[in-house]
Amino acid sequence: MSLRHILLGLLGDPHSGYDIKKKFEHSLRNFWRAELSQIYPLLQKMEDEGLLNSKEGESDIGPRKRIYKRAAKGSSELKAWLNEGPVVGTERIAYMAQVYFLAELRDDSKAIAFMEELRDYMANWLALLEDREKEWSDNDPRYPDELPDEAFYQQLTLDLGLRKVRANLEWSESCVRRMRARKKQRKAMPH
Amino acid sequence: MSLRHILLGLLGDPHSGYDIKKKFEHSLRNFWRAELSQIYPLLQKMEDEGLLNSKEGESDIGPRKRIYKRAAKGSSELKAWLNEGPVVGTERIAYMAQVYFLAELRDDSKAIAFMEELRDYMANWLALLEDREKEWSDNDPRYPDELPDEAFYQQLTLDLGLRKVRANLEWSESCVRRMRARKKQRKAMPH
DNA sequence: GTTTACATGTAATCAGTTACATGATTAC
DNA sequence: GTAATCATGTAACTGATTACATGTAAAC
Repeated sequence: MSLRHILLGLLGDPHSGYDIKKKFEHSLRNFWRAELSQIYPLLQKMEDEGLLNSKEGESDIGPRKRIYKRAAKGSSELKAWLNEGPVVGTERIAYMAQVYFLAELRDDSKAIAFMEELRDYMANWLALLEDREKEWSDNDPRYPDELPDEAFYQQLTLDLGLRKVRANLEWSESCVRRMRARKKQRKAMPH
Repeated sequence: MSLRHILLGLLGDPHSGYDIKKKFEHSLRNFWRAELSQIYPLLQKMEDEGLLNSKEGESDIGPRKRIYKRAAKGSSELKAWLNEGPVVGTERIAYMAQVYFLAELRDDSKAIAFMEELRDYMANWLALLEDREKEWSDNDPRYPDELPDEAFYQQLTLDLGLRKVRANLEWSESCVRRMRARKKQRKAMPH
C-alpha cells in the first residue's frame, strides 16, 4: 500500500503521470520503482476516491497532459501514513537470496564472477550517488543542514543511499577476497 | 519470480511448507518474507511443474506433513537463476519513502519521534544479528572462513545484514542529531 | 524518413496479502 | 478445558509486471 502514498507525497506539487515516472527514475530509484502502466490507472483510481484532483494541462512540447494534484483528503491520508510510524520488515533483496544459495553453483569461478558483478554494480551506483551529492552541495550553500525542510528530508534519504551502497561495496569487495582465498586454499589441498 | 527460486534453494534438503515458513522467520528474514498462504499453493504448483517431488511425512509431534524436495528439473532452474547474475534494482524500502516526505508532517517533534522509532528498530535488529553471529562463532571453530560452502555463503549474507543494519543505525542516529539541531535553531530564530 | 522523447492508456498475467476454515497434539 | 504450537489449505483481494496499442512533436 505504499505506491499510493508515494503518489500522494509527490502530488503536493502538480505532476502528470509521465512526470512522476521521471521522478521515480531520478530521485526515488534508491528505494522504489513503478511502471507507467501502474501509475496511470492508480492516478485515475485515486482521483475517483477523492484523494487527487486533475486538470487538462498544456505541454510546451508534445501532446496534451493530465495534471494531478493532491486534494485535502489526500493530504490527510498522507499524514496518517507518516503518523503510523516507520514501515519496516517488508524489504526483499533478491541478490541476497542468490548469495545465500550460491554454493549450489558448485563452481568457485562462477561464484566469484557473480560477486564481482555485484561489486561492479555497487561501484557504479556509488559513483552516481556521489556525483549527485557533489552537484547538490556545489550548487547550494545551504547543503545539507540549512536546506528548507522538504529538501532536507530528501537529503537524508540520499545520505542513507550513500551509506548503504558503501556498505554493499565494501562487503562485496570483502566477499571477493574471501572467496578467492578459499579457492586458492582448495587448489593447494584438494578435497 | 524469486520466491520460487528461494523454495528451490531451500528444498535441496527436504522440508514441509511449515518448516519453510520457519526458515523464513529465522534465517531468511534479513532479505525475504513469505506467508504460508503463498508457500503452500506454490509448492503444489511447482510439484505439478515437475520442479519438486513430495512424499507423505511422519511428524514426531502434530498431524501429518507433506515433505517436498527439489527434483532434477528444479536444480537446473535454480542454477539458471544463479547464472543469470545478480538480480538488482528491484528493492523497495517503504521507510525511506516515508522519510522523503517527512516534511509533510509539518511537526518537528513528530518527525524526530519517527526517526527515533526507526533508530530503536535498527538497534534491536542489530542486537539480534550480533547474537546470532556470536552464537555461531562460539559454536563452530571453522567460523567464518573455514565453514563448508553452504554455510560459508549463508555467513556472507549474515555479514551483509550486519553491515547494512549498522549503516542504518548510524544513519538514523545522525538524523536524530541533525533534526534536533535544526529544531533548536528554529526555536532560537523563528521563521 | 527515421529515431527519440513526449504522453496516455488497456489487457492479461503474475505475485503477494488478508481473512477464513479445519483439525491434531502438547503443555498447563 | 484451554491456550499454544503444529500442520495444511482455500478464497477474495490488492499490488505489480509484461505486453500491447495509440498518437504527437522534435531532432537528426
